[in-house]
Amino acid sequence: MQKLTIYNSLTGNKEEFKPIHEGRVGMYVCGPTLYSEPHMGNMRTFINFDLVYRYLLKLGYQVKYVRNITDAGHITNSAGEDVDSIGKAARLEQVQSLEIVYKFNRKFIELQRIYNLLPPSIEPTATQHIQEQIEIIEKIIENGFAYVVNGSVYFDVKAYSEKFNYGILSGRKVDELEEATRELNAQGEKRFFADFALWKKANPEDMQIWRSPWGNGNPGWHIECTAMSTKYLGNHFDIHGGGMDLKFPHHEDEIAQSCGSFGCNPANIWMHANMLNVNGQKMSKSFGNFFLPMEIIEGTTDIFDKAYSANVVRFFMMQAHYRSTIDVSGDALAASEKGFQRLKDALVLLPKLKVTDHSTFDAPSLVQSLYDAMNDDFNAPILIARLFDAVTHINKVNDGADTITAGDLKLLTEEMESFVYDVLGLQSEESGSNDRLSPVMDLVLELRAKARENKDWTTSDQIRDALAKAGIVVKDSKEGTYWS
RNA sequence: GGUGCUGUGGCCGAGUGGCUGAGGCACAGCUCUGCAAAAGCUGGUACACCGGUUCGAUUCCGGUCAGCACCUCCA
Repeated sequence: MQKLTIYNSLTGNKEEFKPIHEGRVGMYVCGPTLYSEPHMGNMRTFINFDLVYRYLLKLGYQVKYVRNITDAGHITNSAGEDVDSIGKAARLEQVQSLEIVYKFNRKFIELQRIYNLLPPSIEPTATQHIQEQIEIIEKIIENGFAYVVNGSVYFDVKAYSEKFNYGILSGRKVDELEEATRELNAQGEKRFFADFALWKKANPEDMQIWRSPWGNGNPGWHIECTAMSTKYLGNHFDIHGGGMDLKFPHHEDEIAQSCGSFGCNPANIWMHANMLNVNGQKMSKSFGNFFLPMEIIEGTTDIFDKAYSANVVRFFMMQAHYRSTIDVSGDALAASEKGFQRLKDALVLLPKLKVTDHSTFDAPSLVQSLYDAMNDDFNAPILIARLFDAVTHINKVNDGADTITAGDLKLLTEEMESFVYDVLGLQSEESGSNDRLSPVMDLVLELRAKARENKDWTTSDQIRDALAKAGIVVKDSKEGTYWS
């Protein structure tokens, strides 16, 4: 059994992973708010947790992976302004909130397919769990950690911090919270400025409204995750993940709500994926430095001079650790594209290698090094580095500079393919048109081979150049000519 | 202002108290090849700066500078 360690944001340490129930893992990841199309930065987080999910599956765990969909706009911020993002988008387009949600949900599903994300076990939505949210709010009130004001309910941070540690995740101290803030916050109805809304009384212009014991209104932002994680994973589960920017206040408040309602931190391990940067700055909607996942594939963003496939983008992201920020640039993507091609070429070569009765390199320990990389807090960059070590051996065997036994070849083939396709979630990108193109290419290359036999280099180069213009690269080797 | 993170060779990006200074891309030379591509081999002595601890620090500690993130919606 492989020994997996995971960095826990809660403790700041890498810890050996021990699931609560042997062989099974409960994981909750904060999903998107569907008020716009997710941009590439959003996708990075989902791709990273897809990697986590995939590796847990690879290790044989039965994983219940819950990722929510926020389809209710968050109604307030601490400045007391109304910022129902979904409602705002709906008003702009003069449609109903649900239309916005459906539109971007379809988009999100499409993006997951294109970027090869495995579907979670359950994708619950906020609006289908209003009742559960209300019940948890009632429990928090019962326990004395929330109060009702004029149809709204607020979490009482000061009362809570008498019994629990508010700030346990983010390292913030309640006493210092107020002065620590950048700007003056309107306290409004709240007793203490750090209190946050669990339920917010409806405004006349709200497009979505629900009934509650406190009157018509909307749930607060943080409560949906508490309600849905509890419902599907229980009070106490293994892993809770999300983007780094959710650490405070969202995850801190989730912990407070869980402790405030049923008395314990919901998750053993809190994982935070770091941000995607553009020129050293976080990609975000408000900065305007974002591009959409489809734009990069279609080559329609002016940040880069050409298009890159979803696989290349994914490979690029896998070359950085999930806890590090990563900077996108055309140069970096171009480098990844080439490197990924080399990896793919080697994988094509791998099953065709000739075997002998002796291996000149240690394939089993090479394979173990793949596991070692991932066991160390999902270190995909190291995994890829070790895969490239294998690539060199594969090419050497192909050139006759290394040899490999049948047993080693079988092991290496199975594990490399598993790590590249199943764990990293990369695809070989065989284009569907090959069915029709293949016979044509066979013919063309046969004609070129004849020309080469006759040392008719003019014809042979003419064919190669023409194909190159069509985007088809021809490579001659001792074994024959192949194309891609 | 508070809290935290980062600063690695031309670019991207791991990692470590000393051992052959990950890996990818780029570049140069060589081998192979009709040429090219691919592949293999070889090469460039990096770790922001200043102190300290140490036999020895890029890695630990302190400070400086720079950048970033969170403290407001945020993946």
